[in-house]
This record gives sequence, C-alpha cells and structure tokens, in this order.
Amino acid sequence: MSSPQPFKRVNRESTAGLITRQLREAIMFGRLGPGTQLSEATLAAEFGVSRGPLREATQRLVQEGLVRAEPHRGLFVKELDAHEVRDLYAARTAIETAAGRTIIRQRQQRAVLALRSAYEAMQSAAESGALDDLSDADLHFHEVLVSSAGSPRLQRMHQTLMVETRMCLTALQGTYRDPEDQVAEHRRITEAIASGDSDAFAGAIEEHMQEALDRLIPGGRSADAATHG
Amino acid sequence: MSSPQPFKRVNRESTAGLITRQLREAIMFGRLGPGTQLSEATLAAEFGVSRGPLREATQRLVQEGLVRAEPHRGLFVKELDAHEVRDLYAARTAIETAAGRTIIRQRQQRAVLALRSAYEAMQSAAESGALDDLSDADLHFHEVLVSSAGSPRLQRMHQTLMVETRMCLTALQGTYRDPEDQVAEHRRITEAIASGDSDAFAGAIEEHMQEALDRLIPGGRSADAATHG
DNA sequence: CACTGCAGGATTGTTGACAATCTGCAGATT
DNA sequence: AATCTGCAGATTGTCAACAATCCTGCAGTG
Repeated sequence: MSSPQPFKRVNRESTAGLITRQLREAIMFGRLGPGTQLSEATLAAEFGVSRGPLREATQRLVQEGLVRAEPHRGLFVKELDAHEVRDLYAARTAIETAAGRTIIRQRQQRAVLALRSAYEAMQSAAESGALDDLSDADLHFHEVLVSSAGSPRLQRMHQTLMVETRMCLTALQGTYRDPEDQVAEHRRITEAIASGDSDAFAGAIEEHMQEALDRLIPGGRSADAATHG
Repeated sequence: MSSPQPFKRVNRESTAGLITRQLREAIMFGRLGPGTQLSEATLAAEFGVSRGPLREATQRLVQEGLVRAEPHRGLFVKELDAHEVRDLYAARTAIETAAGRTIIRQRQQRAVLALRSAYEAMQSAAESGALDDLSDADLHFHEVLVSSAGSPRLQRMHQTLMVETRMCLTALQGTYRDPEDQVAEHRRITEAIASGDSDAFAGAIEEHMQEALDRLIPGGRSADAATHG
C-alpha cells in the first residue's frame, strides 16, 4: 500500500470469529474427524466462553458447509463421501477455470508473476522433499490463481472449497504421490495462462482435478444418476 | 419424484431459519433498503423473539454477504456499488457457464426439457405482458440451469448470488426493457445447450450477463484495476 | 419373543439481564 | 472561533439459567 499507516489496527476480531477459525482449523486438519459430534457445552467450556459466542461460531461453520446441524440432535462434522468429493472438485473446477479465464482475458501480467512465484515455491518444496510444505504450496497456488482474478465473490466461494479440499488431503495423509508429477501439472497450468491459451488452461485444470479425484476415490468412476433427488 | 412419501416432513424449521428467510426477502425486495441499519433489539421486538435467535439469523445473512457487520456499531444492509455489481455478474457467469458445460458434457436430456419449460414460462409471461412474472421466470430459468447440473455446491453458491441479483433488479424497478429481447437471449442459451455447442453456450451466457450489466451500470465500462488492494 | 409405553439423562433452543464499546453533543479551554 | 475532553444515550457482545426436545434403556404386555 502507498499510505504508510504506522500502526496496525488493534485486534478487533470478535470472539466468535476467533472460535470459528480455531474450529475450522481443527476440522481441516482432522483434529475433529468427520462425523464427530460437537457438544456446545463441552466446547464452550474448553474455549472458556459462554454458549452464545460458541453458537455463533458453529452457525458460521454450518453455513460454510463444514458442519451439519440436526435440530435438537446436535452438530456433526461433515463427512465427505465419494459423491461429495466429486462435487467439491467439480465446484473447484468451475471456480478456478473461471478465474483463469478472467486472468487470461485481462492479460494480467501481475497474476502470471504471482503464479510463477507460487509455482516455484512448490518446486523448491518438492526438491527439498518437504511433503507437507509441498502440500501447502499446492493449495497456495490455487488460492493465488483465484485471488488474482480480483473477484471477491469468487475468492470467497473458493476459500470455502479449499477448506474442504484440505479436509480431503488430511483424510488421505500417508498416501504417496510423485512430487514431480504434482509440480509438472502446475507448471502446465501456469504456462497455459502465461501463453494466454484459454482452452489449454481449461484442459489443464480439468485434468489436474481429475487426477486428484482419481487419487481420492480410487474406485469411483461414474456418478450414477439413479438416486438423484 | 418416484418415491411416494405421502407425508411431508413436519415443520422443523428453526426460529432462526424463519427469521433469516423473512429478513432475506425483505432485503431482496427492497423493503429493507441498502444501507439501512438493522437494530437487534428493534427487530427482535418486531419478530416477537429474543435477541438470541435473531442474532443467529443476522449472522447467517452476514455470511451470505447480504448484511455487513461493523463491530460494536451495528448491522447494515449491504449496498451494491458498480464494482460489486460487476463482480456479482462475473461470479454468476462463472457458475452458470460451468453448470451449462456440465449439462452439455453429460448430455442431460432432462435438463434440456426443464430449460425449455422454464423458457416457455418466460415466453408466456412476456406475451401476457406481466413484467413481474417475466422477471420471476427469468430468475427461475437461471436457477433451473444451475440446479440441472446436479452440483449441490454450485447450486448453493448460485442461490446466494441470485438473491443479490434480485436486489439489483429491485433497485432498478421501473426501468424498462424489451421483453422480446429478454426472451430471445434465453432462447439462444437454451438452444445452445440443446445442440450441445459448449462454446456457443458460453458466448450466449457471457453476452447475456454483459447485457444485464450494461443496463445496471449505464456508464460503467472498465473495472480500473488501479485501486485494487 | 416382539412390540409398546415411559421415565432418566443429556442436549439443544430460548430468554432476559449484565458488561463493554461506540457515537454524538455539551461544555471547557486555548 | 476552533478544538479538545468528558458524559449521556444507545447499541452490540456476553453470560448463566430456564424450557423444550430428543435418544436410551427398561419394564410391561400381548
């Protein structure tokens, strides 16, 4: 920013906001596994607050789709079955494709630089063999992709999806993947954007998502539209 | 649907849910205009409930992006400036394009039928000169488009966007538009999907959104990326 | 032996009151 | 005259208790 502004804004995050963030992270990284029931009283005691702010926090997570609320029953961490995971990646494909196309249409050089930088972070993480860092860099790459499009709404929707993505990755922690491949796919995405080839980019994203899906749902092929509300 | 299910589920909507819906509608249709401050105490009294459930309801609206919360200041109905409206339609374009492409890829005949039906509803509304009905049918068409893709996440994100869209339409109530054009654009969209031409469809949607934007922001052309945090 | 009805225990949904914070205005000061 | 200080009023943020609802297990009955 151009204005100096020597002091940071004082901590103005609401209690509910703090709790929301902590719970979200706990869910993301599997400390609260899928299906776990969240007891308001227990959590409130743990956080050292009353049930009011805690309720507010959980309601936010419900709206984000991370927590499922059954009336008078309780709150449960959402479980992602194969169908859900497919939907998640379909939604991500939609958002990220749109973001990339926007970047290409606007010929945003800054976005290309940011993506290259994010890509290089992945590369060095892969070289040093830090798999956790590589995973982080991977997610970060996709966040940069969407945020570069400059659409607050797209970005907000994407953030929610990325939290769920992290849940998936946490779930298959321990599974292995060739870091080379992982980096190469992102290289293709980056270069497609850099060269301004919109269709090549869309194809690369599509393939990338399919790749991820195949790893997450080994057996799953078709979505069988039979039981389809 | 095929399963009979002779009884509807008993009314199990929480108080907060009811209030959320009412507030949302009030905002959508301009009964609570942009910038209006929402007083918790006043609203709670009007709804005849305590501040607890009401707070829960407003929090949901905040997360949906319809209401802006300033800490210790109050809640304000969000105002959509030109930049926001552009973003809104960009996001809609992203979602609806993705939905249509999915439908085309899966060759969903049912979706084509549903779209044709929605299109015909627009047509008859246009012929009878019922502009409000035409407007409703228009929004319904886009909802059908997205819901036909069968992606819960896409649909949920789209619903939020459609509420904001309705806000925009409410704002320019009284402005006129040739119903013929409006219907024709949706005809092009429908036929592009029916014929399976993915790129033609994307073009039709793009153009449709641009058309709407031009009407909403008469002077606005470029998004000037200068002040772009 | 299977089904129905009911209390026990626990959880959520709701309420009204209390505390912290912000805005705007009156009054004092330079 | 302009600016700063402090108070009043109003609003939100938080809390602990009350009421309604739901699940579980057991006794009773055909």
